[in-house]
Parts: sequence; C-alpha cells; structure tokens
Amino acid sequence: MAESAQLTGPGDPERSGSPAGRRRATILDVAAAAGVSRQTVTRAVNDMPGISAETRQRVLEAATALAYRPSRFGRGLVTGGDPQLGLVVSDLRNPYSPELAAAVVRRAADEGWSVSLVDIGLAGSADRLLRSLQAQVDVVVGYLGEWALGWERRSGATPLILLDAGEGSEHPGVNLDPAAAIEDLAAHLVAVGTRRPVVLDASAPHETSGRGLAMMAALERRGLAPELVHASASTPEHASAVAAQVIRRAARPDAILAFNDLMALGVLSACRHAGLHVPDDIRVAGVDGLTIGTLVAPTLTTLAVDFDEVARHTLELAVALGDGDTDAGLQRVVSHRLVLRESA
Amino acid sequence: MAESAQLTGPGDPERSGSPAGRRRATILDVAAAAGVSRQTVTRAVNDMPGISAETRQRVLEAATALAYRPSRFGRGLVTGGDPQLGLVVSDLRNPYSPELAAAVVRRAADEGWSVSLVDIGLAGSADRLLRSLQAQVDVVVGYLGEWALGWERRSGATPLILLDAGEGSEHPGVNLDPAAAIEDLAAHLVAVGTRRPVVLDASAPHETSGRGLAMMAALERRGLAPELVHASASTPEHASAVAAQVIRRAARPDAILAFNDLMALGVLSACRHAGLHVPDDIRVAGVDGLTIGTLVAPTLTTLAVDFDEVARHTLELAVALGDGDTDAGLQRVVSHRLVLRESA
DNA sequence: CTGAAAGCGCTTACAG
DNA sequence: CTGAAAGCGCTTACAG
Repeated sequence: MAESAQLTGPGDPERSGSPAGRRRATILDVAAAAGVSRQTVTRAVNDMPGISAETRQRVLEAATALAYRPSRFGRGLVTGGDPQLGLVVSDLRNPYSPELAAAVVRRAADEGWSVSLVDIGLAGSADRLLRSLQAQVDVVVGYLGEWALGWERRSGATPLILLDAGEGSEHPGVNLDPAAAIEDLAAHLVAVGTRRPVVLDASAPHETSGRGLAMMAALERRGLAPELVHASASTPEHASAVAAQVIRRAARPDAILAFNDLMALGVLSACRHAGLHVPDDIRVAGVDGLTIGTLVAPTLTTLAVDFDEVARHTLELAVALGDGDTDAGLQRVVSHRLVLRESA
Repeated sequence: MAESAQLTGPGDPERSGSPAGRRRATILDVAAAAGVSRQTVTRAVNDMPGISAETRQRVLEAATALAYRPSRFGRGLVTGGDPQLGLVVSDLRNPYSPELAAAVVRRAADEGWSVSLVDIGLAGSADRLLRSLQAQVDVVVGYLGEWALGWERRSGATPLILLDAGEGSEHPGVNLDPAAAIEDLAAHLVAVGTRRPVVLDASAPHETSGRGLAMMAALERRGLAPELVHASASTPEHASAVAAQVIRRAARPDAILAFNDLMALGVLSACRHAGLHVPDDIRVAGVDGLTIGTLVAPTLTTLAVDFDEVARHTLELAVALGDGDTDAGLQRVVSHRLVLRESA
C-alpha cells in the first residue's frame, strides 16, 4: 500500500527547503500514513460522500498528525479556483482607500471573487509588488493617482482596470464626474446667501485641477467672484495653513470649497482655532463623501462618491476583462452627489 | 509542429465553459501558434535567457494574439508561489479595520507575503467566505470581535491567528493590554485638576468591559469617584446620546473617558452641540489611536495601539504557523500608549 | 539557442 | 465503499 509515497515521502528529510527542515505533507503522505489511496484522502478531507465513517476518521487523524493542508495550487489547477482580484492603492492610510476597498471587497465577495490588497505607496518595491501581484490574480484594479501613468504601460498581460485615472485615460476603468454635484453645491451656496466664496485647490498654482476650475466656473456663472487659492499638497495640514491665512483677511470669505474632504477637515480645524463658527461665520464643503465627515463636529457637507456603484462597475469590468472581452463599454462614469450636512 | 496542441486546441470551441464560449489559452496553444515548444514559450513569457530575440518576439506576439495569461495554479504548483495571508475583519467600515489592515499589508509586503482581505460583517455568507478563504491562503488572521468564538472551532486545517481575542483566548494571536496606558491617562487627568470624571463604557450595564473596569480602578486609586455610564453600542451616535445626557446635569463632569476613539468622537460632537469647550470645560479621551483623531478639531487624546507592532507580531506568528510550528511563543501582547493631544 | 521528459499536488471520471 | 488512471498548466533540469 502507498508504495509511491514511501519513495518520496517524509522518510527523506534532506530534500527540504523549509526552515523547519521538513517539507510540507502532501496528500500522498496522508494516504501512506492512513493506509489508503489518495482518492480516499480527498474524500475525507473534502467531506465528500462515498466513504465509511471509520475510514474518514482514520484519514482525518492522519492528516492532523501530519499537519496536512491541501495545496491551493494543486487543487486550483483542477478545480479552476475562485477568480481573484488584485486591488492596488497608492496609500492605505488615506481614508479614501479603505472606503473604496471596503466597497470593492464586499461586491467582490458577492460575485465570488477574492481580493488581494496591495499598498503601492511604499517607494522602491513598486515593480516587485506588481510582478508578484500579476502572478497571483486574474485582474488588477488600480486606484493610483499619479502612479497611474507608469502603470498603464507596465501592465503586461494581466488586465488592468484604472479607477479615477482622469479624463486623459483611454484605459478600461471607472471615472468620476463631479460636474453636476458642483452645480448643485454652487446653487445651494448662492441660495443661502454666500457672497465671498474661496476655492481651495490642491495642485500647484499654474495647473489648477479640473475640479477646481469647475467650482470656479459654477460660482461665476451665478454672479459671484470666487477667489482661487492653492495648497501645496492635498493634506489636512497644508489646507489648514492656507485656510488660516485666508480667513484672517479683512474681507473674510464666507465659504470655502475644498478640493476634498481631508482638506476640508483641515479648513474646519483652522476655523475652530480662529474662533469662527461653522456654518454661521463661514461655510465649508469638501469632496469625496468620506465617512469621517459624519464623525466630526460640525459634520461635513460634501460631494459624495457612491463607492458601491464604483465597486459595481469595477466588478463588471473585471468579469468582462477576465473573460477576455476587450470590446465596448469598458469605460464607466460615476457622478458625485451633493450631501448637505452641518458645515454648509 | 505542435501536434498535441492541435488536438486539444482552440479549434475545438465546444469543450468550453466560459461565457465567451472559448476556453482560456494555455501555454500549449501559444506554442502551437508560434510554432515552438512550450519551454520556449516559458522563456519568452518569463524574460528568461537562452532564447533568440526573434523567437522571443514571435512568441510574445502569439501570446498577445491569444490573450494568453499563465495560470497561477500551474505556475504555483512548481514554483511554490508566494505565501498568502487571509485577513478577516468584522467590519471594514469601522476605521479600526483599515488601519490594522494597512499595517498588516505593509508588513506582509516586506516579508514577501500577499494578503487577501475579507469582510465577514455581511451576515449569512460567513461560512462560505471562510471555506473559500481557507482554500486560498496559507494562514488566516482574524480580527473578529464577537465572531471570534465561533471561529476558533471552525478553523479546520488552515492555521488561524486571532487579534485582540480577549483574555480568555488561548489561541495563537496578538492581544492588547491597555493597563499601563490607562494608568498614565489617569495620572495626567489628576495632574491637570480633573475632579468629576465619567467613564463611558460600551457594553451592557451588567457586564462592564475589562477596559472600563481598569479605567474606573485607575481613577479611584487616585482618590477620585468616577461615574460609570454605558452606551448600548460602541458607535459615535450612541456615545453622543449618552454624553448629551451626562453633560446636561447640574454637577457636570469635567472629563469623559470613552471606550474607544469612535465613541470619543461622539462625545466631542455632543460637547460642541451643548456649547462646551474642549478641553477647557471638559476633557475627552478615547482608545485606539486612530488617525481620524488627528484630523478632528480638537484633536483627540487617546490610548494608541501600535498597529505596526501588532502587524510585526502577526507576521512572525504567520511564518511560524505556516512552517508548522505549534510550539511556544504563539501568544503576543502589545501595550497601548498614552498620546496627549488637544482634547485632554 | 531549442526541445523531449519528468513532475509539482490535487480532483475527476471510471472500474471494481 | 475503495482504488488505478488520466490530466489540470506550468517550470526545472537535462540533452542536443
């Protein structure tokens, strides 16, 4: 019985590699130990019918004794395995990433996909991470910000879906469109009597973001003369510093539209330290719709992204690309939505 | 040339299964299309030496034409593949989860592990998710809260590491110990003149949490007579409601120690709506050390968890269990640390 | 520089 | 209820 397992079995400790000096037990080792064939081990381990209770137990005991765990590769090769999604974000510490990831993970679970999460933010090893990820998943989804460009080229054979890659991209992916929500926000601000709005953009002075331009235009279209200021980076700290300057002026603004929620939080902080009441003295709004905006006081008015819808489109694209479709409908758009809360 | 591929090749559309009606191309299909052997395809696809430039290009073109992507199972079976961690959390929307996940993902990347993320919070499918995850990873890490108990039993063959499973657990894992940090917080509050502290615990009235008990004891030990109140759930909303009642009393508390940061945020919100200034009128502290506490105004004093250290221990345990070690040192402890910010 | 052989660990028919 | 055979898709030696 089980002769072949005898030949290559654990009685041969040299042919190892693992730190423990002992190679992992295979189905053949268990079969040998229990005195049955490998098929019987499969039946026992996978709770399949057609095996006696005694045999099952004997096999299970042998498996436990040998710390046997089926190889996911061996099994996957024959069963096909669950499809796997690789989700790459540029910085998991940015609250945007986990909210996106949460939505994708949920949707993926519903569709029977697993998702591997990778944070590319750590410098240096980006290429290695990508290679390793591509070898493990069926489709890569990237929410990459500035990293996106390089990746479009490197993507190689594994299909790549880009999230919010910007207007220029022709890559399959999901793009965000804040235009309508910005109009709604401008209309709201005008309706409540805003006179001197400021748009706090993120990018460098000479390259105002599309989002910032749209905010300016929407306000101007309603007869206001908004001022445009820039933070050197889209962090709460930078935003707070700029806001602190702006609200110290004689002609104090009565509204600040921030590039995103994180920056809006920085603005709120600056207002508090300046002794200003939000929204009575000044109104503040952000973009993204992060959960964090509901946890602060005052709660943050924002242009929210429907992450669940982004996730829905993402999985649809993943399924299509995974099946080898390279055809139409591979670019989706999700619109922001105005969510009025306390801050504006 | 490539006879065998011809026999089972794509010229046989019936034997399919995929929605597109065409099975995925294998290395043999590419070999046939390029008129070479499968080894040559391997060399071209994997950028290996020992192949002429022309051949490489021809193979690559054939691969592209057939949308060939190597099977991760076929490859993994022979190369072994990267080790894979399955991280299961009870709710990704709770800011604690992503911070933990971020730390684990980073540490894992450093160690060459991939991590698959699963949110068990969605009712019903928990068992299916577990099965599917166990089949895909080498080690499962669970940050499960109340779910932990059931899982210890179900864990089956795949090693399971439990995070913050509580004092009762003898399972391999990383536990958190706030005791020392609670002492530091109590000492600080006394030093700045706190007289009437309130401990805002999460659990039901009849079962005060260990954390809440420790807070009470630490304050009492310093001559104070803290009051203990409970929120029915550890959400900002519930905490806010309870806090609103407490601070309305005649003998208003001058400090509230919340069960965690999220609840502390709710307390901050209640204070703001009541017109109280933090920390001048009342001090507020939480537990966890979430990033969100640095983004609110006032910034939140907290007992912080060093997520990076939790992640470090977790990976060490994962490596040990993955190698089949079942010995000593499989329980680790990480202590909280007092982080003084504006709110206290 | 290229190819024929062997084998990674498992499951799925098929015989008994 | 149990086992012998075939094969999933790939890479790693080994020959030429």
